[in-house]
Amino acid sequence: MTNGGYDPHTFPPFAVTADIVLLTIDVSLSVLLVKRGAEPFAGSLALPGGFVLPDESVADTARRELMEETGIAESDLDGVHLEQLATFSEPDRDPRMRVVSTAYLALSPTKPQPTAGTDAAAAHWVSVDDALAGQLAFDHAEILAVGVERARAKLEYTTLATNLAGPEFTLGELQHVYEVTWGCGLERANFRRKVLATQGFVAKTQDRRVGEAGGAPAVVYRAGGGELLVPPMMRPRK
Amino acid sequence: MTNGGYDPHTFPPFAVTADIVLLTIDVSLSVLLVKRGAEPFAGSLALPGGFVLPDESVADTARRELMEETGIAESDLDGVHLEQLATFSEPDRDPRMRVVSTAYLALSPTKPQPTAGTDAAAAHWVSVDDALAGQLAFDHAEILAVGVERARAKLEYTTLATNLAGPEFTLGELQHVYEVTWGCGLERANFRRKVLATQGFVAKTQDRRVGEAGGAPAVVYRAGGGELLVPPMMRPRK
DNA sequence: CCAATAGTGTCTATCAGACAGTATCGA
DNA sequence: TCGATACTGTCTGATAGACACTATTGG
Repeated sequence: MTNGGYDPHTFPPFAVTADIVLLTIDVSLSVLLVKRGAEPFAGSLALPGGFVLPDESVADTARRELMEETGIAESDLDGVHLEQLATFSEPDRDPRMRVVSTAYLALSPTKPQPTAGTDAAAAHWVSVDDALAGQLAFDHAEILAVGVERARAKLEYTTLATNLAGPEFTLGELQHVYEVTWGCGLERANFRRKVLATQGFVAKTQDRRVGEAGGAPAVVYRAGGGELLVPPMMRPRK
Repeated sequence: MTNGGYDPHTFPPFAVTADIVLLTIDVSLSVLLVKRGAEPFAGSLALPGGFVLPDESVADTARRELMEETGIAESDLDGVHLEQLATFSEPDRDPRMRVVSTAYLALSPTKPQPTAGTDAAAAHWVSVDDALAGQLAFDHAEILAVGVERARAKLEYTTLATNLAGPEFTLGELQHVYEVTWGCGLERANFRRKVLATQGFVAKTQDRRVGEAGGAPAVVYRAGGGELLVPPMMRPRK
């Protein structure tokens, strides 16, 4: 690189945006999408996102868009995991101009309902399978695929599932997070053994809870403070 | 996000760069750094990198800079692993103007000598420990730390070490890659068993080779084509 | 011979997969 | 009572850690 490039008038102009893959657990793994109003891709579904402002880091933008487009209150934001995914920069990814987008992965234990009267009015929850099968705007299908794979991988070697299960959860609910995210069933007894044997994964509370479909009351747990799972929770192969 | 932001004259202007963490194995884990000639941080060491050109993706820029600043020939580039690390975007990370940098991790089996007469003339190999202890320009110490941790983590669950060991290597050399990257010793017999038992990790060749310090001739291996290591190679904890 | 490296074999503790069996709830 | 879920226990095969042993080179 030659240093002449540093003259503010000679570097090529870029717009920088943050796009958000916000996932939550439902009957299936679901993602928040917004319906686009303007061309290009008017009427298509897209990931929520927006421009990085002059005094923001991209992470700041991601947090701001998460609030603006989902109606998540700032006070609820600490329950939402947010991490950088990857940056997408193909020159033709936006037909209008040069836009570089840094994607963020957000994991919410609840399914915040988009509030009317805000940007979030155009937001809808869609199952990840449907979203990937349909036609997302720009390269958002690729971004979503990267986000989903990141989430699946991170359940293996981190305690992140506790974020998706909510502040309080039973072991059955925690297992449900794994099964929905990975799309496969797990052996109950072995899952329990692994979770309880791993230091810092979950912490018992005094409460018990009865599920919707009856059954014996289950002990309620909280996140145990730990971050890593060593050795990892093995995802069934094949 | 409001769509008025798409007017090319209203979005804030950003410069986008690619910075490269090029690592190789020596007596210790080493990184390629360049001495800066211009302010700010004139005379300081920095990661090689440069601006993204109008018709390039950031990955294109990373490949180009890798050639320009290290003298790696385009034909040797396929032996070099290159992957995106993360994007750094704090508003004040460059005192002159707003610069967003996407960092890339590159792993080279050899230690290409910077060639005179090119940008690479200012390039030097520095041990990672020394680089992190010293004062790198901008936020490059943070970027380097992220790159090193990524490399260490990826040796656990991918076959990436074969890239750092070179096109052909003995099991002793492959173990050396792990030990230098992780900064700890490994049991020889267990390491061999793990590597040889993992499908697609390494492939035997007909050659044998005698090391510098004597000893019995060792079988020479090549990369085995596989990418993932399941279950992973466990890094000793504590 | 010695130092150094390559390669093999084995014992043991740990852990994941599989599955049986008991306990406790709502209907 | 039945269906459903919570929880416990146990057997087995796979694997990692630790370590002993032999083999082959250069000096």
